[in-house]
This record gives sequence, C-alpha cells and structure tokens, in this order.
Amino acid sequence: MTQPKSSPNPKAELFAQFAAVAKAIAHPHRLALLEQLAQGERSVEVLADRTQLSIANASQHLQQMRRAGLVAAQRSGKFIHYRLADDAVLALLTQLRRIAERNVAEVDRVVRSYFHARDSLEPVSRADLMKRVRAGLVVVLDVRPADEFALGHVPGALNIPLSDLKRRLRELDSSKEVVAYCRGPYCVMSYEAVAALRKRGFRASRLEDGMPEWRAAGLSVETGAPERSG
Amino acid sequence: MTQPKSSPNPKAELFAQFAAVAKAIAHPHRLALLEQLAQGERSVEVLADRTQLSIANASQHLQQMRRAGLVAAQRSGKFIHYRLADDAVLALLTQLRRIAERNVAEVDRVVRSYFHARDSLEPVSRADLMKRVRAGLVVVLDVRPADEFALGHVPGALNIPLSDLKRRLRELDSSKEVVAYCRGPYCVMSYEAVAALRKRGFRASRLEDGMPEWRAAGLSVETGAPERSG
DNA sequence: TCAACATTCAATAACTCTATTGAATGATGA
DNA sequence: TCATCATTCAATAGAGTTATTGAATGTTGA
Repeated sequence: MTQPKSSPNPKAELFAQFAAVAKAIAHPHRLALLEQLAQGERSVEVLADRTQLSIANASQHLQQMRRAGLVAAQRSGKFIHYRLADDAVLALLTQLRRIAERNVAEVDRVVRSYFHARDSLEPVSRADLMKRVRAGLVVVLDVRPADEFALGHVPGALNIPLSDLKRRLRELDSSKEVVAYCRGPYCVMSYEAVAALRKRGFRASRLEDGMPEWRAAGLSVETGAPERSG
Repeated sequence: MTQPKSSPNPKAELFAQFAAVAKAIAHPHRLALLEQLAQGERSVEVLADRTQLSIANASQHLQQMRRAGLVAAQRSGKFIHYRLADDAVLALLTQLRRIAERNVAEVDRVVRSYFHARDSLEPVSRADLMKRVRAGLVVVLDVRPADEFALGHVPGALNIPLSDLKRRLRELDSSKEVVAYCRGPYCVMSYEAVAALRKRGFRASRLEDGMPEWRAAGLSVETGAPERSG
C-alpha cells in the first residue's frame, strides 16, 4: 500500500488519505474479511479459514485495513485478534451496498435471482421481531456457526447452524413461527434455512439483515455458547 | 477497469461488485471530481479545469465512475454533463470522511493544523443560520465562483468569490455578522474568507459544511446568477 | 533453553491501474 | 458538405497491487 505523500496542498493531502481508506475496502477479499469481523473479533487463522484465504494473504489484507484505520488488532497470547475499528465502518459498508443495489444493474440481477427467489415474502423488521418475541409468538433461530453465535446473538435465540438444521428439526416448536437470521444482508444461510423449514411445514421467515445490524441498531445482545438441548 | 467476473457463488459475485464501486471512489482525482460534481452538474471540460486534470484523464476517471454507478452523464449539444447519480453518493463520501477523521492520525493532523488553525470558533449550524437569517441578524456570504453559485445557493445569500473579497468589502453590511460558506467540509475558501473578514473588523463565522450538505439536508436552494451590486 | 505455533516480513512474478499521446467520433453551425 | 469543437477511444509506458513462497519474529509451555 502506498502512503499518500505529503503535499503543500491540504485538500490534495486529505483526498489522498480518503482515497487510501476507500482503497482499503475496495477488494472482494477485504469485504469478505470485514463481513466476518462484523460478527465479532477473530484471529487471523480463523478469518483466513472462513474466507478461504491463505494465512499470509489474509494477514496482508488485514494489515492493509489496519493501516487505513478500518480494523484494529490486539495481541492475546499467541493470537492476534482483529476487530472492526468503529461502528462507522459498518455504516460505510451499508452505504456502499445501497449505492451498488440502486445503481449497478448486475447487483440487482444477482440479488433478485439469488436472494429474492428464495424468499418472496417481506423480511421481519427488528422492531417487529421484538414485539412478537415479547408476545411469545415466535422462535428466533440463529443459523450461524456456534462460535459466531457465542460472540453475540439476539437474546433468547436458539442456535442451530444451517448445516445441522435438517437433523435438529425436533428442537423447534412447530406450533410457533420461526424467524431466522445469520450474518447480514447478503448471507445466504437464513434464506436457505427459511426455504428448508417451509418445505418441512414450518411457518418461517427471515429477520431483515443480520447480527451486525442488530448490534449497530443498539439492540441488546447476549453472548455465550449455545445450550445443546440434545 | 476490470469487470468483476461472474461466478457460481453469489456472495463472491456481490462482493466483487461492491469492491468495484469502492474502487471507483478510491482515487484522489476522482474524489476531487466528486466534490465538484456535488456543487451541481458540469461538463467534462469544466471539471477538468477545476481539478487540474487533462481532459482525457478527467474523461476516463468520469467514465470509470459512471460504470460504477456513482455518476450519470447526459449529452446536451456538444457537451456532456456529468452529475452525481444519487444523494447516497454524498452520504458515502461523508462516511468515508468520518472514518478517515476518526481513525487516520494523518487526517486529524492536517485538519487541525490547516483548518482549525484558521478558525478556532465553532461553525454555525444550518438550523442556527436559518434562525438568524429570519431575525435579520446576519449576511450569508457564498464565496464560491459565480458559476457554482448559479447552480444553487442558500436563499438570499450574497455571492462574492474569495478572489474578489478584498476589493468588494463595501458590499457587506458591517453592522451585521457575516456567515460564509463554500463547497463543503474541506473547502478552505470559507475559512480564508472568515480570516480575511475578521482581520478587517467584521464579525464573521463559517457555516458548517457547505452547499452540497445544505442541499442534502433538504433545505431550500435558490438558483440563478448573482446580482452584481457593483 | 527449546520446540511449537500464530503471525508477519521480504521477494517476486503476474496482473491491473494511471497518465499521456494522438487519432476517432459525433454534434454544431456556416 | 465542411471546419470546429467536446468528448471518447486505443495504445502504451510506468507505477502500483496481489498471491505465493519460504524465512523471520515473537509468544507459549515444556
């Protein structure tokens, strides 16, 4: 990464710095890393594993984002844990998505054919979910892997990772509606969970967005490992 | 610019598209072009002139942003006018600035030494300005070039471009406070205008941000050339 | 002190982006 | 139809970015 060189013109200098921050999010792998980091802090190894990158490559991308102030790192024993620097980073990603959805035809095409095809119904809003939970009407289902669930989840949510869903259906109360969520707006897991559940006769729908947006909205978050109700 | 190649994995495909949008803002010249476009729509030639770029170079950067859906172009006679695609583009730039200000030490340094040094007082908020204007307490001064003023300005504002300020001081009512504004958060012109006015005994301060933010806040905007009260 | 391990660093080849040049396109008005 | 003008295109050299490799760093627990 190039350091924007200092210049006699303060505006040019600032634009160079802003461009450096923008460059730091301008790579598909770095966006994938940021999506993971939005779930909670993670070591390089775990991030590399989840994003299908080599460790050295993941490390380099992470350092690039650290230099740009998008993520922060902290050593803890042998591990170095990275995390998002700021809630503003999530807001930046949201803006980026919004523009791409509105103005890039290709994005609209993928979203329609891949996501809406799976769920023609409106997702449940966060406010709505809270109401229905209080009324005891729904089961909240977190379909992310157990370790992501442990880093923070919707209070009272049940954790059944998507890969386990078919063989753990009996854990769900079939008299209640199921509302599933996962990592965020473009995470397919909750779409697939809803499809699988409906096929098996459950009333199921998706929560809008995912955990990072829930957290960013200032709603309460519960941490800790799932209780396996064998 | 590379087209993100289509992929069997929809998430990878979307990340590639988002990265392409991010890349489109990730260059200092393109940020300068966007700042200009935030004032209103402009031909390639004018944009090239204002940003000190060659015409061909400006054209290429603009096309890159058009492909990413950040700007739109429209032919009008011999000229092609570019404009921001969306208010969301301004919001994206604002987020980018916010992160850079908070998390990049170098930005903080430049802002402090270059901008705050010129004006230790708080800027006037938009809401505040409206109140004071209604009470007849202030003169609103737009220090941008006349053509930018013509594309949209704060209703009732007087236009004296910074370069003309010293020789047109008599046009200002020295019994009132002057509130100056220009292109946006990192435009130095309003800072310099305030400094020049104070040196000459005026009570002067700056409006927070500039015209694009005023417009984005949904406040009313007046168009048309300035009346020269020679 | 040592081996084990997570992460980073350095070097490098393949690839991509930028600015510049001069030619091509397409609209205008004579 | 032609010359003029704004913009874009095509080619290209120079600069920057990425993934990969294998070595280096720094922490842990024996």
